Amino acid sequence: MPKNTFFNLPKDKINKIIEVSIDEFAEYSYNNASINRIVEAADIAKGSFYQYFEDKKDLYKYIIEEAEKKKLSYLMDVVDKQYYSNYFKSLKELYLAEMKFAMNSPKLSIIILDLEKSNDNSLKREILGDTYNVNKVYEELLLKGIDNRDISDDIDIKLNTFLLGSLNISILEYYMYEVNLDFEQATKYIDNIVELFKNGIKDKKRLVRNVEDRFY
Amino acid sequence: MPKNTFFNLPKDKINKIIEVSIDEFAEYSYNNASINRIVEAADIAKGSFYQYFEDKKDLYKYIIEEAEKKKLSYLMDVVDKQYYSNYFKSLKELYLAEMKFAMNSPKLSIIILDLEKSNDNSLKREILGDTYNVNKVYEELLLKGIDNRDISDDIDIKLNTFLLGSLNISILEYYMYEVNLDFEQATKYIDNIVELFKNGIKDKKRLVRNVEDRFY
Amino acid sequence: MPKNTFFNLPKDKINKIIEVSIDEFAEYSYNNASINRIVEAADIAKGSFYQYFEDKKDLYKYIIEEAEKKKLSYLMDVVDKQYYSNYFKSLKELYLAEMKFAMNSPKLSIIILDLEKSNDNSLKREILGDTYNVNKVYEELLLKGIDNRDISDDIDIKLNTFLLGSLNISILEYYMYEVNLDFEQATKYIDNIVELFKNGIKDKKRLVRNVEDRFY
Amino acid sequence: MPKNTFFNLPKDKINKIIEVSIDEFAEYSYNNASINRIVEAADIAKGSFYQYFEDKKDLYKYIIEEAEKKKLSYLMDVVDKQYYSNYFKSLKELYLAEMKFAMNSPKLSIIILDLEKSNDNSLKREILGDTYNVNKVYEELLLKGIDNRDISDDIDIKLNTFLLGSLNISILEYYMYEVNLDFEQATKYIDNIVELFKNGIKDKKRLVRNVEDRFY
DNA sequence: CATGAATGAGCATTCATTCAT
DNA sequence: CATGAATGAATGCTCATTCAT
Repeated sequence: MPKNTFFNLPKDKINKIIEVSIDEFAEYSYNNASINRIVEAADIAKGSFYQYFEDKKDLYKYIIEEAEKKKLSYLMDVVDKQYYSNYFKSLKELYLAEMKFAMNSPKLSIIILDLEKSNDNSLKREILGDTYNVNKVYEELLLKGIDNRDISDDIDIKLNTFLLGSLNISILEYYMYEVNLDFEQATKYIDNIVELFKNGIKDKKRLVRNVEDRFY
Repeated sequence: MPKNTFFNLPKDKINKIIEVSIDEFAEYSYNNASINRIVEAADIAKGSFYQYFEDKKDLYKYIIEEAEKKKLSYLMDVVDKQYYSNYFKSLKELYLAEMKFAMNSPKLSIIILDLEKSNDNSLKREILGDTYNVNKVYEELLLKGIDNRDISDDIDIKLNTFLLGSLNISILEYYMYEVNLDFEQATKYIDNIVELFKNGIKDKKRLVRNVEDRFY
Repeated sequence: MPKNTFFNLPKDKINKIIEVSIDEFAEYSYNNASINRIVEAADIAKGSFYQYFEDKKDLYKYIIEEAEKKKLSYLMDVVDKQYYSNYFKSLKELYLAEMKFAMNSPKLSIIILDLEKSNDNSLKREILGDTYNVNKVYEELLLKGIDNRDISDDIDIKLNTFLLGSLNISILEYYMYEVNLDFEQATKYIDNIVELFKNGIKDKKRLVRNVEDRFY
Repeated sequence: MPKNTFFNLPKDKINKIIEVSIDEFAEYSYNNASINRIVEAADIAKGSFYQYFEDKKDLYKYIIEEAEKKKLSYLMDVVDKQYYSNYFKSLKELYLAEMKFAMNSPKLSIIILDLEKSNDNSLKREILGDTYNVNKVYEELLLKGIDNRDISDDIDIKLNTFLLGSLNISILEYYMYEVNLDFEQATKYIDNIVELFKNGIKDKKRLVRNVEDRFY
């Protein structure tokens, strides 16, 4: 947690520091982010930084937490406001919420993605251990889906939660880096993915053609 | 490309340099890999390094290319040797081939994954732009599957290629970091994923319960 | 000297500052003691510190002086209360008094030892120049011992005073760092040392063996 | 150990670095010595320093080892060349040898003293653990003295070894800091101390005056 | 073609002290 | 008189790259 000295700063200064830090962590990852660049861009003395924050990790943790809070608020809007009727409908809405978050706060989204993709597991555990894990939301939804018999009960829950999370990340990355989707395209996009999850991509119109196919 | 001086070296030396570099890039990522450590471990002079390679990136590129070649050889074994009978069967075999690669060359696998997950897009473009992209294999298979009517022809090809690649990465990561699968478990694992791709996870045993569900 | 603002503080605060400073100077030496840590532990504002004390050295001086006063009080107890009968008896009692001080106020003892062992002579002169020197006690005793003909009058007074002080320090260090003496053992210890001072370690039982020995 | 890069340097450069380092460690202690100052004074690049030495401690260790070697050579001259006839004679010569060392290499002498007086026991163990301990020489001599019946056999060996070492340090310090002795004075000085060790300072001319004195 | 010394900017972090409020 | 933000030089150490021999 940042020290009180940080929170006691004038709002302008607080915001500038946060903004600059977000820029830095979004452009570089945790390891390669530079306190030197941050203090220079934020126009504060090097010593001041360490009066606001314990160390680099302290700042990073704070940024991650704020980002996760914001992201979670997008998801909770969906979870809270909605009457659950069907797993796939909810899933679609969650994905859309995430995409909205990524559209509105692309840098925060990148920072979170960065950490999630990181190989530094001790860092991940230290940072993400604290925050309420977003993955929980997906797991809970999956369980509800099974309860409701929307989803086949012979699936591997752990595996599917992992896949949902992975796809989630993939979707966001696809969105953020590879194409410049507008919201409409993104929606279509998500429809496709949820449809994949629901029914697969097997051509159901055609008949089984040969014996071998029965096994696949 | 490494300079000729590199390729003219005795094979022992070449191999040692490659081996040491693989170790370094697998343990640290591109940014944090240290030429200092590499030359020390490879027991070559600092100056020699820069007579073999243009710079750090040159070496990295070379390692990545060799890794991709090796990985591709695993995939091409499947593609070439096999009589195509069914998309999902082939997909499963590709995934298995990748997993074999990861089992036999875990460090190369990690290095490739690392780059694929990287946010440094200019780096990615520079490095991966050159190599024959592994993703092509998946795209070609997908097209064959549609031709063969194994797969519904109304899917978004680009999107699904991307998803296949993403899941591919996820699977490998799950395999490499999160659990200690043996080959048998891995196979079951892949079965699950391909089944997901094929039929989705919707509970097909139950009847439609309410009107709304018809839309999802 | 601390400023008046310091002495006007409520006693609780004064004591806390002193206590915290003693902890700091005992754990780190003067150079490595940190005002940052002190103000944090003492729960006072950084600025306040500099309203109580001129600077770091001012605080240090104060702590040293208080420590020396306390140590001196242990010695003066011996000197005052006691009827002088014999040099070696008094010496032993002084050493014991010092050890009592070290037992009761180990941190103060360490701080004093630290300064005495320091190489920063300008610091030593600046700090110890002011205080009434504990060594004086030993010197006065030595003179009394010569007057009383307990001690041979052909010894070098300055040298022996210095040696007494050095041994004094050594004893305390041996006591504080190297072994965990209880008081009884410490007493035996001191007996040995005083005996050394009194009669030396020459084997008096044996006869002179050869001519050369006469000269040593 | 310094790296080969260091020993391969031209002698001039090696000597300058050593000289500068000795100056630094003699003026400041290990903790407060500054690599920045050293590289500046030695006129080498910061990066070069770390190509010569592993780190600050590596340099320090090297300096200490060289200093101990030199000091030991003074002592071994005495031990080797001399026919042992009497403990106190040998002791005197050892003290004189140390003083010669201190006169010829005052800075090295200070550096060694500094470490010996340090409270950082883990540092001491790490650094001094390697070198042949000079104290051994004193202990061996003491044992020889007892064997030879020069010294009373009822003394506490461990304690006396410690005292000999302490006095040794004290003498050197006295010599180095407090007065400017010439060699002649120093010799007299040592005579006094050895005499103290031999016979103590009790006035042997006078008769026991009272009962109490019998016990002291 | 091999060598390895030289370089200086860069890193995160700590420090004692000042000063406006 | 209390406060605590501001300061910038200092710390030990690592880095990729250059270049003279």
